[in-house]
Amino acid sequence: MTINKKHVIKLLEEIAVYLELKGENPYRITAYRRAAQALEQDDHSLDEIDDFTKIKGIGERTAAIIDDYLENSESETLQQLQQEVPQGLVPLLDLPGLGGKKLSKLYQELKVTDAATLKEALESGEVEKLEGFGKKSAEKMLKALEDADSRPERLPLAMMLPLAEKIEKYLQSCQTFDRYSIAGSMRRMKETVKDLDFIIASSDPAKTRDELLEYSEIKDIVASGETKVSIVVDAGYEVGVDFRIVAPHEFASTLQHFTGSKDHNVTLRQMAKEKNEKISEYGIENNETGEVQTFESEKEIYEHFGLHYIPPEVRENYGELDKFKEPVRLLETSDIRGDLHMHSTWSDGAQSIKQMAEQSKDKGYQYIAITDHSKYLRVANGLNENRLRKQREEIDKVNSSMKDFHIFAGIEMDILPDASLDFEEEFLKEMDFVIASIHSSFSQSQDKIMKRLETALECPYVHMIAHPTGRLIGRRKGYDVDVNKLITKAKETGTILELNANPNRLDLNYEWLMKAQEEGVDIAINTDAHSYPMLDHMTIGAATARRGWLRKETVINTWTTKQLMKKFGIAK
DNA sequence: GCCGTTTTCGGCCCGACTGTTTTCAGTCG
Repeated sequence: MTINKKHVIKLLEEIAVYLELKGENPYRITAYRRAAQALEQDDHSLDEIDDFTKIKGIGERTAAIIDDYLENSESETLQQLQQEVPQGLVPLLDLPGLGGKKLSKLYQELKVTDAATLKEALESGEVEKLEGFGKKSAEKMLKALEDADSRPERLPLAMMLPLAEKIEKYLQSCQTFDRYSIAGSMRRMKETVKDLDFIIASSDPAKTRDELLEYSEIKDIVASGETKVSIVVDAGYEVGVDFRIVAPHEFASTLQHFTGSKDHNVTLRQMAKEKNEKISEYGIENNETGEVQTFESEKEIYEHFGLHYIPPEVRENYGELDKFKEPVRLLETSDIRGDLHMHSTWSDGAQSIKQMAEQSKDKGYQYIAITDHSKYLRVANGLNENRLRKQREEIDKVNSSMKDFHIFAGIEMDILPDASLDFEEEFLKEMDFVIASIHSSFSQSQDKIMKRLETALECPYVHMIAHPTGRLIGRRKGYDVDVNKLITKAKETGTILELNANPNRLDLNYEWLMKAQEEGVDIAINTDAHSYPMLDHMTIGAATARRGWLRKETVINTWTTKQLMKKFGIAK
């Protein structure tokens, strides 16, 4: 196994978890977490770092652990910890109310080593007798243990978006306040979301609380104070929704605080501390005078620290609090000039070519590509050569009927299980824009999958690889792609990689997008729309692009029609 | 464990909540 940076980061985080279980000094534990973070934020790859102690946050001890790991492909420190602490304890840290210290106590005093032994101890009533534990916490843990398998911890963004929209609609109709915002990981557009957070500015919290409690879809009320209303709604799955009610002048600070991420805020608080200040959800306090400053907008909060406005999607403590000292211009939805992957009634889409084109033009686009499925995909009514030639005639017709708008005649061509392509090169020449994608034999070995992708990458008439890993968030892992290799090869062959904006896919994910941009690969953000409402997924794609720090120039569908024609090799 | 124009010791991010307490530790975001 070649050890990469991710492995080292994981090692350090694992060591931290085990130390936590041992009940070690909490600062020693955070030291390992910080070292992992420092490594993550460092721009260099592993082999470019000769001395790890040069990175702030990594000292001699940690550097020695990393060196040992790199040299021997295993870590003596971790192995030792694994011998001292039963591995079955690690997942128990996810139980509510159970942290390192309490779990460590359960292990030492009751010989709890995994979920099964914990359950026994709970049922026999041993746990509630222990100091620091009680009847209530024992009941909670037992319930959590029993529910553990029934529901995933986080739900895919695609499932949560409609719920968030529904609640926002209710908030819009409310009378006791007018300023509110979604916060939390949903606002950061994380690909999975645990619960929904809303911040509400109200001068009459009691009335606002009552109004919130009138929401018709409430299944359970968890808390209903004048600063926090916490409910559970049933959207086919139970979801917690928190509303934080604050005074209007505190709104920006509260929004910033509850948008997070946690790690982003930790770093921001450290920055405040260096200025002898304290930042919280209520504002920024000067430690000497005790005066609390509040802000009109989040922009002003960041400016207070000498930073430019940091978009929510970027607030993950991936180095943004350093990078945004300089202005950083990330991709905006309004930069997008067209959508290069969508389907029509010719294959499995719901609307005609003309309808898709007109909808797209209404969105302000200058071009689209119609990219229906190819003949291999029979279930989707895939097109053969003849039908594609006929389709082009229709595209030509629509093109001549529309002003200031262009439709590229494209195809989403299958890469077949035997690594051949669904069309001969001779035919592909006729197409304006060729997408290659995998829709079959997902469980092949990495070698076979890579061979299929390489065939497509090397074909001079393939412009783009769509949804490169094939994952469906929360449902399907995707096929076994060596993404590093894919990115290198895409750079070599000048092939575009897709960011598929469908919230079920978001493929490539933001981490790979960072890598692809770093390597100089062109990206296209496409909705893969099968009906025109799906064209709206572009905003989700753009948000994901920002999570991957994509700049406008990396994304080719910000280019003009003319520039794209040149890129696609269309003479005109 | 890491760090240092208050540098080799003493601090390390903030506030709220919960349950178990009777003044607070542990957990969480």
